[in-house]
Amino acid sequence: MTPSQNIKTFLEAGPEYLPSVSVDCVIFGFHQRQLKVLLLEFKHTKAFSLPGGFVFKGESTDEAATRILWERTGVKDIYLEQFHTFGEQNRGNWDVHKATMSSHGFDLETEHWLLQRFISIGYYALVDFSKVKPTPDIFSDLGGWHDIHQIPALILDHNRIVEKALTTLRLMLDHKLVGFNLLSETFTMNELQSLYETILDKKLLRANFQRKMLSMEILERVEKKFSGKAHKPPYVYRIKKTT
Amino acid sequence: MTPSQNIKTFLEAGPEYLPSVSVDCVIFGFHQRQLKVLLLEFKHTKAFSLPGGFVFKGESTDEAATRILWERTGVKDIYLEQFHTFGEQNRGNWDVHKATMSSHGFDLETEHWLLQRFISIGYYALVDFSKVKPTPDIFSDLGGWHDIHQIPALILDHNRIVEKALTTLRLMLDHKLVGFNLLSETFTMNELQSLYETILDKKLLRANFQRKMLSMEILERVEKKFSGKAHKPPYVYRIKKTT
DNA sequence: ATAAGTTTGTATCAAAATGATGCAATTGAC
DNA sequence: GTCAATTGCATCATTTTGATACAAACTTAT
Repeated sequence: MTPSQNIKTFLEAGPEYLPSVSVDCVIFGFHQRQLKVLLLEFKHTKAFSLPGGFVFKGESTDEAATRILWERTGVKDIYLEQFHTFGEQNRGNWDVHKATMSSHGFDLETEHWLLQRFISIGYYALVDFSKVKPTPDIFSDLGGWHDIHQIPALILDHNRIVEKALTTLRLMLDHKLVGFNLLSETFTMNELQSLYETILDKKLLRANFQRKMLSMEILERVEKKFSGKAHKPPYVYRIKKTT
Repeated sequence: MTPSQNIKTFLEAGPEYLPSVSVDCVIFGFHQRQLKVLLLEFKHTKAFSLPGGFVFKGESTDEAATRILWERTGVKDIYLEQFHTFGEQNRGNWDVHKATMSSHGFDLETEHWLLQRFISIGYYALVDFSKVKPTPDIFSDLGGWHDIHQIPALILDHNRIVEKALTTLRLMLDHKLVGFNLLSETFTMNELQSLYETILDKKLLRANFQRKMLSMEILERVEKKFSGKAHKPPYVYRIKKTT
């Protein structure tokens, strides 16, 4: 299908979606000691947005979020959690969508379903950076990772959504073992610590961090890693399977 | 207006609501050392439900929750917080609403807006038990408090919603000073402790609880209360105004 | 009036968790 | 081998939390 046909199909799918309800995903990744968020970019308007979508009448909102995540990243079986629903009356304007559609030759009337008021259910996802292939959607032309400290201006209230997702992630990190989802299957204590430091945005004492993590007895040593570096090689860990 | 006229007006208001979106409130109160939840009862079907409602196109979901809370309890300026959105595809059946409407002489066709799929945004409220006058709504005939340990079977997925609200409340209590909203303006340390014990469902050591609360430096002693009881009278406290 | 029975406010000590520092062990570069 | 770097862990100090004890303040019974 050509892009325009894709868009036509999408626009005609309006009636298959649950009205008024949308889903936006804040997809976190961790790479080179930076916490990243996956954003989509609209070529024509140079605007950025969170990957999002609508809920089919025949699926739950959780299923919709999972689907959208899969469409955008190509991964399934991912840590995904709802964190807040954004229901302001005026969450921002839809000019960007209008312009994007227009650039493809579709001029939407004001009453078009796509331009109505939507509430947005926010989900955050924690993914293994290395496993993700960012994929643009119908609206956007580019998908890419952005350092959490350098998020550009986003459409609608998406900046606020990212903020709230980050706050929630920080809270979660304290009393749920959630961070591991951002690392690959095996990792060193150093990698785990720098993940925590990045998310919490503060330095931690190495010895004490190690003591705390090991005392939880959820880590399993895999092997010594011969890093090729000029120092003692670190142990490599993996999460214990809770069978 | 007669009840039937009320219902007619309500049914005709369908187009003024945001489609697919509803709000349900878990209203917590504290009385006689019990944590209570406000439930509505349907006379004809003897079913119970959470107080809930729909979102006007011209209001935010937060405003809708505040309004519903006010309609049901007669109180404003209340601690109210969104905790989860329930978006299962089939959250349960609407037989109770159908039967209720039918008993008032309104037989709804399957396509009626009231019988469509709704997602529900859950809010929990913490109210001063003594200030609330439970008020039934269009569907229900009775509003009343129920001990959290004796919640009857509720319509749709409302039992799950209550569960989730309680879980969230317990989490919140640990790292946000939220419990005070359930007490009257002044209270004794004993009352505060039994509130915590009830919500967390475990005994706390009196001396340590007192030490912890006082160390936060958010309580202000008001006066000695001459309780008339045969023992040393307790201090009465109030939350410090953070001016 | 005094003694008895309660509950409150707080002190005190023990135990556990956390913060801070030091040091031996292991590796590659030279 | 020596050096620099980093890891793993021990050890000590400090803080927080858990548990117990006891004097103070009040009413009721005698």
